[in-house]
Amino acid sequence: MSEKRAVTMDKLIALCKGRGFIFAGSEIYGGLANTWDYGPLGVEMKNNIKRAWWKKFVQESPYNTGVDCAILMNPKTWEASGHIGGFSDPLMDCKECKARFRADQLIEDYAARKKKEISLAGWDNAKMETYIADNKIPCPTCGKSNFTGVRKFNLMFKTFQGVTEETASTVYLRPETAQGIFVNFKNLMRTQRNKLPMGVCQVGKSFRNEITPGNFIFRIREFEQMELEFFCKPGTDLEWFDYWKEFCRNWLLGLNMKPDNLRLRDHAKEELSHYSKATTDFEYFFPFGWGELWGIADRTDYDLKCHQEKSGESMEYINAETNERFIPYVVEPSLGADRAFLALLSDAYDEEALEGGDTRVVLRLHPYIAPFKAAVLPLQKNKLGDKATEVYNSLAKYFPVTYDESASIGKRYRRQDEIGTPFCITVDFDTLTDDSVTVRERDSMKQDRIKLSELKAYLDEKLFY
RNA sequence: GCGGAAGUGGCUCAGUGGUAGAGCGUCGCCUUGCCAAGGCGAAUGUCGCGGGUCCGAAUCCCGUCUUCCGCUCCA
Repeated sequence: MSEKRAVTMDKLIALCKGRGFIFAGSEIYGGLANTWDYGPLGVEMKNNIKRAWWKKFVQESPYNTGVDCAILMNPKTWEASGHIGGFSDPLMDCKECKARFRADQLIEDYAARKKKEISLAGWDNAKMETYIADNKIPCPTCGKSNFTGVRKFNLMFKTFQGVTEETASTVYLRPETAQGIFVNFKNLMRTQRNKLPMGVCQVGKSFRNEITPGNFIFRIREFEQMELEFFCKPGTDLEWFDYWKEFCRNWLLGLNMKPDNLRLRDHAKEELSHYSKATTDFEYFFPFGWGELWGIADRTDYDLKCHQEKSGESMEYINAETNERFIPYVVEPSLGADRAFLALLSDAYDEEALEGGDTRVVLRLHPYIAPFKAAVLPLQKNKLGDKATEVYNSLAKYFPVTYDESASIGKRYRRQDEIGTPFCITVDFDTLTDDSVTVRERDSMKQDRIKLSELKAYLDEKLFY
């Protein structure tokens, strides 16, 4: 990880824009900050990542099933989950030096320095403002004590349901996919025949009005999550916590992520979010530095309990054999699809020095997530185009394939290297007589002569995940 | 929101008062035929937007918009 990597954010963004992975949002109108559109290659790759996740977490898992819940939910959901109360930061700016702080943080730090016991639970803005003013809590940056009032910055996007913009019709775009699963807990238990442990997976968009977005698609306000809520018996939660930690790690390594670019970090008590008893972050070494990729949290029975209280519906699980009753604990590995995309793309980016001073840009993507699995290239356009089209058509039925007949063969190889296509299939004059093609492998640049009748099977084996 | 930088063809930029250029890329033809060869040709810009100064503005002035980089965010 300390070795110098060829990849930088600038290079990645340029590649993404230039080759059709990701475009800046609303570009013709001057853009809209921190919005990004996935292009033809990007959507393939992102879908592949989501599919790879679904395959391991749902399809191959004996415990897990999937759902796809609504983005708009009854606002009571967010009252119950604590997002309306707790998911906003009370911010204040220092009028002297313009630095910005969280009011609660200022007070807690101050209290800690003065060795005072203080609990901010239930404090409103006015109370915090008064406390800060009364105690002349200084600005950590400039030392003066001259702050603006507290402004609550709720991280949820608000919108209106129906045509009238009345308070009664206010709804929120979900800030996490998890709640869709919690509110369906009873439905899920019933239809999945009441067995614990049980995991429920969901892939979908979430929205957070982040104060400081940035770093390309690392922190965006509209993002896609891949979450698992794993329900288990209280007391077994830590075992499962470890189980999923290992499972997640293996998933990433299975997609060829370099182990050195990945590290685990346990949260200290103070930084735990309002719902969590324990959290471990998977951090990836992005081109801009270490950043969170995957958060695994022990949410305990917090969510189900809150929904039980708010809705009046029992969230208890009843073990039919033993008649035991309890509210399950939840272990939640939550992964950002866009972050996974960025991590895997960064990880795959490579520049290879060739003889003659040339460099070859190669995306060493795992074949499963590569946008195209193969490129069909006729060595000569006029006489081999038809045969190559045949080959293309025969493969396109099974997986995404691309076709390129312009410029020299070497140039076409490099185009494919740059977008991570694992295999190039060259149709040459011999193909017309021996029904074989040359298959060139991206990473090794090795070539195999393969019979057309065996081509699909040959590729399938290598594309397997 | 605050501070700083920048906006000229798809990309990187040149052009500092006389009416827009290069390289790369893209496309076509020829050539080549297994790792970015070469030749010929072509397309693409009301120079972010609005106003002002001037005979004349990409260039000077004012305004505005947008983007990028930094400031406790956690997928």
